[in-house]
Amino acid sequence: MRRPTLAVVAQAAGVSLKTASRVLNGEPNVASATRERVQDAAASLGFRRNAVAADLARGGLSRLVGFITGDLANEFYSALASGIERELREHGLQLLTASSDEDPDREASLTGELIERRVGALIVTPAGADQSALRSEIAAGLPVVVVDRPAAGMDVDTVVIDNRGGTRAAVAHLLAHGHRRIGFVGDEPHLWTYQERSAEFLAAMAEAGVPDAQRLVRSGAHDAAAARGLALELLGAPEPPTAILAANNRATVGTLQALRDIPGGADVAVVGFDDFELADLLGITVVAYDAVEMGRRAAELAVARSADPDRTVEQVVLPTRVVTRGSGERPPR
Amino acid sequence: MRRPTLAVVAQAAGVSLKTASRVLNGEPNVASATRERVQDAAASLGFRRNAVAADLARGGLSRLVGFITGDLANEFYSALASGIERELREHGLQLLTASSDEDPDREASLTGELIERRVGALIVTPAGADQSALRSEIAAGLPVVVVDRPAAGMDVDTVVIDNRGGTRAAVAHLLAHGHRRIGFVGDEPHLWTYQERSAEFLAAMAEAGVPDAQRLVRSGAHDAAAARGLALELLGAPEPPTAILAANNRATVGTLQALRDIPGGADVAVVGFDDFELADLLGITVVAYDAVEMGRRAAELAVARSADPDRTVEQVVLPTRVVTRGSGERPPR
DNA sequence: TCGGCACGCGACAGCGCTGTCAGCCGACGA
DNA sequence: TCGTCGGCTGACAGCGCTGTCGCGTGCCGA
Repeated sequence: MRRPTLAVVAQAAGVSLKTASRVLNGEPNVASATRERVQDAAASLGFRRNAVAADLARGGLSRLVGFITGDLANEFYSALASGIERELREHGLQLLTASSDEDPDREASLTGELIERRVGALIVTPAGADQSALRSEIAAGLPVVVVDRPAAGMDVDTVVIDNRGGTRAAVAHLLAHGHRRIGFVGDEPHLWTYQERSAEFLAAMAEAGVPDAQRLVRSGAHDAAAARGLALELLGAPEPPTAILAANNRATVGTLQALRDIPGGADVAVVGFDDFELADLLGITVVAYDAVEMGRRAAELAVARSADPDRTVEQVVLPTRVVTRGSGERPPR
Repeated sequence: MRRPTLAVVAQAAGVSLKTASRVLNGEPNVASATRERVQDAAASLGFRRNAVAADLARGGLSRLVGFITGDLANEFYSALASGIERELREHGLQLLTASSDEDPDREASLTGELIERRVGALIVTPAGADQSALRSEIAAGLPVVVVDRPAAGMDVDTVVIDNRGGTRAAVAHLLAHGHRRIGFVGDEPHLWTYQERSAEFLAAMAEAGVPDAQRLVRSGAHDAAAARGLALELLGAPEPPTAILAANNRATVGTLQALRDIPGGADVAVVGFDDFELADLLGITVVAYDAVEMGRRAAELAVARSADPDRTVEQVVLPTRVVTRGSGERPPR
């Protein structure tokens, strides 16, 4: 069945197309009798306005905001998405999501597709180092916000967390509990968050006078299984770490699996970066922050820039905090 | 900056608008020299086709598929979403998500918005009992698929899991390990999944000859905190259960929190409905199924129905299986 | 009484694209 | 030589809606 168009509604109500349009858009200067006739006609015909055509006629941009995420199934990204969606809803906007699987090529092609769909703004967690595709879109006037990681060498609205501060706090926490040999299980080296966290880890260790902390750093923990392997590697070495800083939620899970599987694993202290739902139940001390809020802020920036393309670029840094739950307070042995 | 239109590209390439359109759509019957000129012009102007206008010109539906979910931040829904997205991508379609927060009113208004956006199909996890809004859309020819719960009294493509079979298996598992007093911590009573699972729980208990199992059933565990309260209630009663069947992932978490907090809690057997990432680490026996696959199948059905509106309605039931990890094998004491 | 003004309404021209149809040209078989 | 056919191209109408502009009516104050 074909959907009735505005023209049909107008005819049924005996008014011009334009008047019907006015009524359906709640514009003023329509007699209330007319208004009612049109509304009745629309209701009885089951009319639905065509937002696509309306956006086109209004001259371009849709009321859609695109969000390109690394992996929707990851707790962190879905928290982001829900924060974004909630904020957009306040402004009558809708979320169009797409997963890049952390693949820069896919990210670029998705960017293209969303732009062709004429999204009003774009929120991205940049996977690749090269954001040149984005750059030209920004130049073309598209409001873009990057979340979780900055876009290399680009002057763009950004929302990140205080990775260095969080890392430093985590290391300080473990040092305060007497640890010196602290292992670091990190994500893919090309990710900015990994770089920040590992660099600060090394800096903090150096300041604490721990020699050769580099040998305690492992990278590549993109999923729990990989993280488990890395943790096992660290723990199997001579002079194994007495504590581990797991640099993201996947790494934490993998590290815990490794500790479960080796003798004495329960004695190793653990601090995880990223809070997760069951950390409480598992008694895991973590560096926490508010991912939903992060999404909300990003959406807020996107909306603000749409409204005023010339506003100054904002760089939001969200705080982190150490949440102690037991695993990070175990003494070295 | 304004984006160049096809007309501008055509002019720059010295061809008609239509020829430029042909080139950009990869249609045949264009001389390769012409094709090249157009492509060069498009590239140098930074042209992006306007998918909105294209969809409109083609007569209506967009290449967007809407997904109305209960709560994006819930692991289960994001698994669904990622399955849907993956499948849609294969068909060159995009996902438009929206959260209803399990609120029937919001669900209805979101449905409306997505339809106005002229989505090509709609995938819904119905929150309310009343799906009449959907009904009229289906009548209007919109392909609709419901996931996780059937739409009451509607003949529509559906993907659900074998709730009854899973529940029965869980109960059988606990009975086999010697339990008789098995508690049931369930979701909101108005949810279909709750009704299925609790009904089958009672049936299985009755068949096993357990008297008055109704007293062991609690509902309202929409989040972990509520679930915790319900579990505490069950465990505080005279003749408390020696095992608990937690009817969804939130309920499982809450139950585990409750067990952690009471003396002897570690002796109570637990089986959870819904697998979750850390169930392995926590050693929780669960009734598992493939949520990503569920999403994939739903998307598949949506695509199939778009292609052929007259195909017979399909009701997919996905299997569940009990994954034993320790918590469900503890004997009663 | 009359100018002015606010209100209610409709005609019309697009928004950026695609489908249809018709025209032109060179090539090829008869 | 002519008819025909296939490859290539463009003119034009229209998808469903909104912005602009202009017209007629009734009411106000002067």
